[in-house]
Amino acid sequence: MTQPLQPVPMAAPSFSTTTLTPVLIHLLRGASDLASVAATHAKLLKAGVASTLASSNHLLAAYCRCGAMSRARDLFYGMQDRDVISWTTLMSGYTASGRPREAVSVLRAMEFSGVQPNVVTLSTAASACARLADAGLGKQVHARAEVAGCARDTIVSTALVDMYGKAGHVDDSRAVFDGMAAPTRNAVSWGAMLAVYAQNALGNEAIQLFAELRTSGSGPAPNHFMLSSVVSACASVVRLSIGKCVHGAVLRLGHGSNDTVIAVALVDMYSKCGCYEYSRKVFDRIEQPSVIPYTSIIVAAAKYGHVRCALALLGEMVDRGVQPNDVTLLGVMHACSHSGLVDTGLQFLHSMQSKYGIAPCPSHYTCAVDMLGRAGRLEEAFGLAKEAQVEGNEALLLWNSLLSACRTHKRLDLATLAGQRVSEFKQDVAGGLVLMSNAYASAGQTDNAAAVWSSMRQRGIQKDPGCSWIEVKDIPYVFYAGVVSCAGARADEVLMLLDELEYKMREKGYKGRLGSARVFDALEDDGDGGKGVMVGVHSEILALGFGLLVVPKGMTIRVMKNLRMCCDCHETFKLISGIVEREFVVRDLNRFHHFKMGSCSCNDYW
DNA sequence: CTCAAACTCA
Repeated sequence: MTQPLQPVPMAAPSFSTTTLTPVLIHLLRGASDLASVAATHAKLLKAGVASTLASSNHLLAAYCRCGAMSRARDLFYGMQDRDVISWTTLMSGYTASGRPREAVSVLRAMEFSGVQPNVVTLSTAASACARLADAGLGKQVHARAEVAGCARDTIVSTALVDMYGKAGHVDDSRAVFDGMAAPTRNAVSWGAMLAVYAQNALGNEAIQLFAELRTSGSGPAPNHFMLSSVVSACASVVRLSIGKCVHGAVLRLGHGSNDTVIAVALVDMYSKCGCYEYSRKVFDRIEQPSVIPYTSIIVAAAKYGHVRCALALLGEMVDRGVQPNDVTLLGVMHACSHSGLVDTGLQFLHSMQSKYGIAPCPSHYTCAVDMLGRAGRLEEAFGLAKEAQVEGNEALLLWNSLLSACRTHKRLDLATLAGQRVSEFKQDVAGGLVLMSNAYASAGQTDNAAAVWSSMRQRGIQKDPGCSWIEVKDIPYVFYAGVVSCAGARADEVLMLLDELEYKMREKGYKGRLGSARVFDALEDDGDGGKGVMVGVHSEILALGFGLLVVPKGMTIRVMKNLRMCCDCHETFKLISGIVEREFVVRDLNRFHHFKMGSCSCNDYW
């Protein structure tokens, strides 16, 4: 056996007190690995030179850069003097290695030792609180910044904006942002504020703020951070027309190619807005897609029921040497689930560990249980649900989907069991109870169904009202079940059109009613409707009627809904698409339906 | 030539 070639050892630098710092910096500069930092450290000790505060700080920073926090800590506590840079370096090291709790302790110890924080200390501290999502601690840092007179500093303010946002205190973020003088706000500050809105599901506020920046004339040019936040804001509030405008801005500003982050945001935006084709076009322009672009397009394909496509994309990425992660596989499983490929989906669950080295998470089990449940394989679903170690919010989701499956497949025996598990959760009682009463109603036990319903009313439990919306020329119109007034002056026309359509549908054998109130229908739908006893026309039908009036012929009508579509409405949309010869896309709670010539892309499985 | 802020996938 031959020894591998050893690099020629470099001559050990000779240390002297006068040249110490330049030599040290030279050695530490490129050193991001612990071994070389430790070697330099050892040489220093061996040379026996007296370390200065600055040299120790350099060494400390080097240990922090390679994440060797215990070494950094030992060095720090062995130092004779510590200045604000020493303290801040240690804090920043802890924050960067994902230990914000320790960073905050360092801040406390620093205060105790009487060293005054500077702007760098305070921005680091704010960022530690951001990671902790702790607005209480963050507010203390904010107060210290005020006392130190640096709360208006650009970087400190920006870190505070981010911190409040991560803790969910959006108004405080905005207050800090507004407190900054206009010239102090740079591109990062704007980006941080936009991201706060985008991350807190306040897409419209993000869009509004971006518009303010664009119309103000002053202020920084939009960069890729701002643009990706605004695109994802458009996605979260499903504003296709504005999303397209921002896409235009992205292209004009030269971020169209070679910016994968924006491209991924666009893929996601188009898929959430009902335009899978556009998602695909944006994806196809990404060179050498990594796991994240692949995941986003697989998730998009899954939402539209394009299971073959999702599987092909998975194969393609593996062939190209791109490793799928847990989210990718969840996306693939969702695709199987939405198309009823239950056994393929289960294979992924059982082989992901051995084939891809990824351990199944609660979300994978939840998806599999949901998949089995909707296919009517309820015993298997229950078995898997009990076997999976799922807790908290995921467990609620899991048992809720089982409950819903029991109702669909009229398995009252199991429904009671699942209903019990759901009721163990304090939150979202309403959803579970609605499902429970629906299960009774499906099994023909209207008395029990009504009992659950009336107990809900007595206890004052309200559920989310079902609503649907449609965007026309930039403006979203929101419809609630039985309430046509959103159509404004055209409300009567909508009702007339629906009557006419109902007549034509009857000629094709439709037996139901579109418009008039139906008693106890609320027990059979997915929770649409207000009072529980009198339910009028469902919200998506109203949105469709309005869309047929105002969206130019030839254009796809896109309706968004906050709950799952019911079977009745699904049939209705299919029939109407054939009658009026137009295409509709409906975004459900968890997927898209593309109606065309009397049928739906989901093949009636969802 | 040591310490600081913003982004994408279910």
